[in-house]
Amino acid sequence: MNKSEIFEDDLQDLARFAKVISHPARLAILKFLAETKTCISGDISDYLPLSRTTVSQHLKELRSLGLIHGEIDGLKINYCLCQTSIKNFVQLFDLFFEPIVSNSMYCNTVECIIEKNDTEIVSSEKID
Amino acid sequence: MNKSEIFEDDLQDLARFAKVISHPARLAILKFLAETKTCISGDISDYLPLSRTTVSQHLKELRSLGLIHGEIDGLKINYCLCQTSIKNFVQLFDLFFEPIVSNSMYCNTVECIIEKNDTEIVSSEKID
DNA sequence: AATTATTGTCGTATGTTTGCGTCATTAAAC
DNA sequence: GTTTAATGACGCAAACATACGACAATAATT
Repeated sequence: MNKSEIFEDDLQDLARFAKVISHPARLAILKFLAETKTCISGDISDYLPLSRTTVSQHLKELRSLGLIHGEIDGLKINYCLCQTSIKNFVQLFDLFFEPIVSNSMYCNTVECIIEKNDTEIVSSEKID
Repeated sequence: MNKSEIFEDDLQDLARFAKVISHPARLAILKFLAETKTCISGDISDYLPLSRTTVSQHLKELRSLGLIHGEIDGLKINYCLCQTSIKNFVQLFDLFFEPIVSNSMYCNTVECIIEKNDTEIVSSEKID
């Protein structure tokens, strides 16, 4: 049923990255790791209102993409951001959206014309 | 069961954006719209190997975040990118990742040291 | 008026994600 | 050696995502 594989590799990679960062808890973990530089999983579950088990799973997903990694230090595991990997994915994101946001062409829908002229919305022909 | 609401608004917004772009089909639709400027949903389902129904649903999700919008033109609906909205979300993304990728500090894990020195991986202490 | 074309909605089946409690493993402390 | 602490793996239940066929609504064409 899953047709994800049939799309271009770049789209798949970006989609995978987006999926991993598509949960506020995982974003919060990345942010926390950016501040603390390194910490153990217990620090994260103390900081976030989530159980140890749940945090452990979120860490697993971040690890599976290579966004973070952990080094065993006795009983503890010190986690930290993998800057290289994050930079690569951010670049993938930028490469995808750069041509989209830098495109000065607008289509002819009422909303686009409104945005272009920065005036108020008056149309009732809008979908959603 | 869903604890997403308890996180900061910025994290929730970015997570919502990431979720919408976390499917290769939706990225492909954005890319296609960027190229065609405007098109109808049938053009997209002809272009992508997905049924009309599935494309219609993906369009609905893109619309629900405001990434695209459609204007009714008789029987047809012309879809186009909403540049303003996309730019806002891209900015949210950049604001989140800028402090992370520009951070020159590295933690003490073997991987980080390796990355810093750009040499080969030798450790067996790695997790995943 | 009947037909054709374009689209969204509904229902449904299957698969994935989220969140957590319980358990097993392993290292450290006593 | 026994206990304590930190963690991942397993299993489960509820919710959500994916994909599509069938149907309904509506505008255009004949």
